[in-house]
Amino acid sequence: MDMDIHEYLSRPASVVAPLLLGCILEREVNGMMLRVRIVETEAYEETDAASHSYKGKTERTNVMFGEAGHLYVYFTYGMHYCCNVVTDKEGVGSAVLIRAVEPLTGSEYMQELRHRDGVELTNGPAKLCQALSINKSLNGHDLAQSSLTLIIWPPLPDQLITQTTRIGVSQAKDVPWRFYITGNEYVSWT
DNA sequence: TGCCTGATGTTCT
DNA sequence: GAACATCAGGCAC
Repeated sequence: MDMDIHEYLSRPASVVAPLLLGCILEREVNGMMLRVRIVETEAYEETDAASHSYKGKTERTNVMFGEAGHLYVYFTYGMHYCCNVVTDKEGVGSAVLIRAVEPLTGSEYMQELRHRDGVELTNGPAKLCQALSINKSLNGHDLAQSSLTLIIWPPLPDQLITQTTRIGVSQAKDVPWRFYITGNEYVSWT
């Protein structure tokens, strides 16, 4: 679709998170084109105790407070990267974690990057970063630009979306800001 | 199938 | 010095 993703995504993360389900990510790496479909997301907002932005802007979370439509990549547990789509207006620390995607094209190359097969390719936030070769060098990347591009797709009907509490958080455990495509085999856990 | 745990380093208190 | 938006392998059942 031809639209300005920055404006489209300039809304609270909890609004954008379900809208990103079904959208496409195109990643170009080493001359290979990889395409995936987003099937699971989580929203993190500034007023949310589970969010990295909750305690204000720091060197790490700077990107979360920037323009919507850029990528926020963080390193965690000593060995994993996770990636988020920055949302909301500039100055507001808000982002949507991409928790799982479904491979569309280039899955052979993802297998090489992951040393895994099938749903294990991309059914988790750190797994999909490995499968798409996403690391800290892409922190702050504009998702309207090449090498990693977000293509907006029309919103899915509510019937196809399941909403639950988030995975792996110790704060704000009761906040229901995890969204996934019901029944999709690449969703990380149910 | 499901629980438990080690790996490993950055960020923040 | 502790916590951490995780993953994979091992072992019990």
